[in-house]
Amino acid sequence: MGHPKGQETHHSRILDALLQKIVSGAWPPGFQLDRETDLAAQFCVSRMTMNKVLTQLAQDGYVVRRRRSGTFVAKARTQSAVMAINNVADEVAALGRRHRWRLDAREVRKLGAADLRLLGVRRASVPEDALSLSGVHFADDEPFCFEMRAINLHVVPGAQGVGFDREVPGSWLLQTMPWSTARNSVRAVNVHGRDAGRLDLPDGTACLEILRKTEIGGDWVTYARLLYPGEAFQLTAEFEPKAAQDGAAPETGG
Amino acid sequence: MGHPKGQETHHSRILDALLQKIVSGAWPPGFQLDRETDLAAQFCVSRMTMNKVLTQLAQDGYVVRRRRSGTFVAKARTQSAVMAINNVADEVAALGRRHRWRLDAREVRKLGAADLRLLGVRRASVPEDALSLSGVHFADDEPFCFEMRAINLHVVPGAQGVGFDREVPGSWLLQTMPWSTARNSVRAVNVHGRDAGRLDLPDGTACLEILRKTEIGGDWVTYARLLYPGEAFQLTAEFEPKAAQDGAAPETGG
DNA sequence: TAGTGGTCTAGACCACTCC
DNA sequence: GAGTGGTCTAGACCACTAG
Repeated sequence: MGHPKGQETHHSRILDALLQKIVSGAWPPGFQLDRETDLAAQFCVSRMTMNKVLTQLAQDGYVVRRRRSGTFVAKARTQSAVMAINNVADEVAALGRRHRWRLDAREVRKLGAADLRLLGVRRASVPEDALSLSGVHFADDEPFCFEMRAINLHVVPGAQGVGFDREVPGSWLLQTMPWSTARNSVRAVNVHGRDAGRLDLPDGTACLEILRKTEIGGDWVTYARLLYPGEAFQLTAEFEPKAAQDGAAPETGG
Repeated sequence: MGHPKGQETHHSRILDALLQKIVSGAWPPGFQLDRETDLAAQFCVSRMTMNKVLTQLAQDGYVVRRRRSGTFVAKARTQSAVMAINNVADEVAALGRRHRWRLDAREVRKLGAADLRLLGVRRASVPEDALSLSGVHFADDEPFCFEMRAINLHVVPGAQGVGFDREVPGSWLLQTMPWSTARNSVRAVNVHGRDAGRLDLPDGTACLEILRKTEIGGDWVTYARLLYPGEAFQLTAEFEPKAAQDGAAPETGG
């Protein structure tokens, strides 16, 4: 409920007041708020200002608004986690440790079935010419993450001219392809053989495996497989209450 | 860039137009937009409408706005994942499988040091009277998740009257304590002994361990430890580009 | 100190939907 | 048909900050 900086505006004052009613339970899920014009009068502001507040509450999922019926405290809820993920270099830096990247392999080729399986690709997304990379990220000279990656050279032709022995692939791509979207999946795996050796771990150690597919404009940009020693790394996420977008029946009955 | 429903408003039309310039790279990071009044004139709308659009772009992290200097396409970026997490019962249902909950233990007691360590509690947050629960979630009669949980009876006294042999703790809490916030951390662990047995897994199997602390108004509501067989479960998250909140230096040179 | 964004207003018209 | 939210305007004053 805190507003980071800037002085009190009507907007923030009213937002806090309404939010307090909602999260405290004084206005339970399903509760009908007064109409926009009445609330505006109660708080001595114009309807535009009150509308801005209520619109924001609706966007944040705290209330549901329906023409002709009114504004209701949201009912169906879910937990929504916002997890900031930069890239491995930034993760290491954020831990206050020194990051180093060691490139182990770099070649241009078409992706084979084995590559696709490892990278978690399901449909054969037309195995284009790809730059295939693998290497290890170190934190204070300790293996922190094994990375294998394919970069679509049809989408990012510039990658062919980059050595990636100094440039970290993830950081380079983030700068080169702004506004790309990614889909990640996270699971736990027992590492064996070469994967274990790459991270200097005993056979069978639990690791977090992140499979990441990055897209832009419908084309895949890069597939990445990141392997973190389970004990040394953890994802954290802040969860905030959020109303479900659908199924939020605004019945007053509760 | 699509707007789910509702007809074209000036707002959405302009938002799409500006967003297209940004994500397409026509306006690269650091690019200075025209001033609010000029953009309003160019799009033939009032300054208020244009302000609303630019404010939203700024809130979404696509641009950075500074008084007296202007509006700039954001530079420093990070990937921000929005991960919707309900509770185990919903997760199982979402997979199209039948959920069953088996309560294994239920007792009221103060939390000991061992409990706190297991639940990932660092500071001794005043071990209040707690309802301690543990049990297993099944998906189609297959162990899906082992859960151990402590509920703060000072914050949720009503929990004492609930058996939790039929009620699933997570679902019950979500309904009972709306608008609580949670902090999750995810890591991979090798399960041994009792933990392995609870999930019917061989010793040493990699599992995802989620430690969840739920708070409301500064008090802890519940600590939970959720253990998922690594192979059978994966977290997925959609990532969208987002500008970093700080450090977004609006230099035009960049 | 001048120029930019930040906020607010009073009023208006429109779209949707429950009755 | 009537009442609710959705959107938009023209104008105004204020706050911040780069120059």
